[in-house]
Amino acid sequence: MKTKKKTTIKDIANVLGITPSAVSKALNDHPRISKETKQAVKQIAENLNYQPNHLASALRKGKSNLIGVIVPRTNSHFFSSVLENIEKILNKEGYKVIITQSNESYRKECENIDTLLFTQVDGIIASLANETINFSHFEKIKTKGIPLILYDRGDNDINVDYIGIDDFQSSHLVVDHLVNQNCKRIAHIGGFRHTRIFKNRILGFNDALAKHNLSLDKELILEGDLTLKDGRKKMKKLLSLSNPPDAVYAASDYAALGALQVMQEHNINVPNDIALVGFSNEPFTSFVKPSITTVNQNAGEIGRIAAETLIKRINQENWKPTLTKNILNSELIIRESSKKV
Amino acid sequence: MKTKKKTTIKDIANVLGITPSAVSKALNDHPRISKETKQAVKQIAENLNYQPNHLASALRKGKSNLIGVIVPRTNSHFFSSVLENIEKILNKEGYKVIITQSNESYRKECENIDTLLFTQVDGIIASLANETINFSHFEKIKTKGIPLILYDRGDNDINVDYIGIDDFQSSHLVVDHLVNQNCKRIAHIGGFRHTRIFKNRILGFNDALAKHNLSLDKELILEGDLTLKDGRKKMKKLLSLSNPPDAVYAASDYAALGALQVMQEHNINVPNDIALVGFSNEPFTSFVKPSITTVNQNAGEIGRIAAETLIKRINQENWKPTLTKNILNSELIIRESSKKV
DNA sequence: TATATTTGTTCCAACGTTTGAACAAAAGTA
DNA sequence: TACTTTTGTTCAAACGTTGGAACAAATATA
Repeated sequence: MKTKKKTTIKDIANVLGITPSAVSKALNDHPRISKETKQAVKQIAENLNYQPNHLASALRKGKSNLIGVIVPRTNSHFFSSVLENIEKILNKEGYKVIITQSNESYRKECENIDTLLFTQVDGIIASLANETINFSHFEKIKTKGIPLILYDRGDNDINVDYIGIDDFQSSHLVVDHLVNQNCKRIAHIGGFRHTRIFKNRILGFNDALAKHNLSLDKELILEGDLTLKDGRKKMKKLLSLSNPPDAVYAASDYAALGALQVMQEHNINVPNDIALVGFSNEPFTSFVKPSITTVNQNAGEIGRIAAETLIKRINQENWKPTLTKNILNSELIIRESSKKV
Repeated sequence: MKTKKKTTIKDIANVLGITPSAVSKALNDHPRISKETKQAVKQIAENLNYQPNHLASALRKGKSNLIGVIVPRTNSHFFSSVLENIEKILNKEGYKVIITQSNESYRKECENIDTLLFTQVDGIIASLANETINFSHFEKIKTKGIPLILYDRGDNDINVDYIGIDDFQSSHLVVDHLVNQNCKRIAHIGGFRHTRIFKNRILGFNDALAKHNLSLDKELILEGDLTLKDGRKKMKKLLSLSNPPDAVYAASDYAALGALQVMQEHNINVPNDIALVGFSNEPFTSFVKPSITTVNQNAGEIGRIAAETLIKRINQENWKPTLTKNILNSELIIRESSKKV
């Protein structure tokens, strides 16, 4: 039975009759080590299948070259795309990315932070779980001096860099389009107001209505968790009103889908009777019938900027985290569900 | 400006006037340390916001308590569910889980392995990328003596524990059901044969046809990458046949959806003209019209067993990896797309 | 009272790597 | 020849934690 003993720098040193520190320097291309030694060391390292012990070097250097990402759910197209771009940029800079998911749970989010701090990551990029309304767990990261970047779901109170789209403005895009389609009574199936992005979508919605001189009817604005089920429930409520809406703007594609199902069950023509708009550009919005108009959040850019900002902060000596917002434009993707004929 | 210096075991020792090793033992509930000391140490640790340096303890103990998971794509409901269960079990056992995704790319998969080995994980749970047909990168894990478990997408040649469903048998479930619905000419939109699971679905399909005395028509079996686009392409091909099928069994839900779109564009009644079955029970299969019959893979069980097997292997001294398959039953979820009226 | 046992702690080396200081030898300069 | 500089290496300490050996004090047993 072969031994499982991993080869270390010391083994290489022994083979060549030099010291471990010479080997270390050779492997790290130290200028003072001769070409011959470097070559020999690399050769032996190769032969012995040497893999540096990251734990040891990270301990010594006080830097792990690991970046942690906290994602609410990985089964969302938006978050996977952000992730993909974060990885692309960070890998290029020599960082490895480890992902943890909160599953929208506050408790899980706290654990995620512990895992990442425990792993001694050099930086963290996170998006808040839906459940999260208290932010003290993020303070742990900040007091440790580890750079923290928030994306999509952030909060001013955390006072760090934030990258996301302009939710307020996005609601304007949606309302402008619906008004353009001759809709006069627009309802909003929104998220909980305690989440900053959903609050902004609601505020933007109200503002846009005012801009178009449409009256603001309280019973047309509903808050929920924006799941498919929630979308169904809210749509039923809207249909039961004495004066139902002629358009529905849902703050998530899943909620929009739920609403669509209910309308179809009631033989309501979408978009001619009621127009529908969702949010996030989940892939299914393009392949349901009718296809759903939605807001695209530019996931690629968000990921790229989050990663680049993090690298900047890591290299910035004595950076004191402050609220720095980086707001990107979103884009309305117009599909069948809102194009009246 | 406050200093960023992290508190160590030494700081606690200094405060209390005892040695670092006493502190270490107190924190680890060593039986020889007095109750008073333990309490005092924990109190000070709390006050100083002490977080153990995982790097140091992992280095010393030769165990990181970290488990790496490689997932082909996180934006699939099946993989997210597996992941969720892996995390649940492993967290309970005191392990932290870090996720890396291969995005179905062979190159990325190699990098993922490097990242995980670099992080000194105690074990790896992986599912192969679609692209992967050569497995030498997994040997690195094995020669290091790190336990490796494969799930869903595995290969006999890697010779480790494998957990997945019985793909051969699943095809029988599908065909039995379709035959039961009076289908006589069943087509299969399959995955590439080099991937074990897709090969087995094809073999099972053939075997089931034979069982029902249905002739095996080569032009009704197609191989592809099973994306929505691929499903569309393959369906068009099937419709162009002189004798088109009366049922389509797609080895992925996305391909099934593509096929459904094409059929609807051709005004074909699903299921009465052509019945349709997918694979994986992606959420959208339940909410498209008609809803799609599909095979549920029991993601929860797969995750649970993968995690439990890994823990077993980690604790097994001198375990020599061998091919050990754990095959679970799948379940056919019958929906509108295959229920003839 | 003498001896054995238990209890609570300190001591020290180790995990594998890195890094600045130290040093000897070789090469360059006066 | 004497001195400085350069080159290539070794030395030693450090990163933070752990755990066995050693040890002294307290307690139990004869």
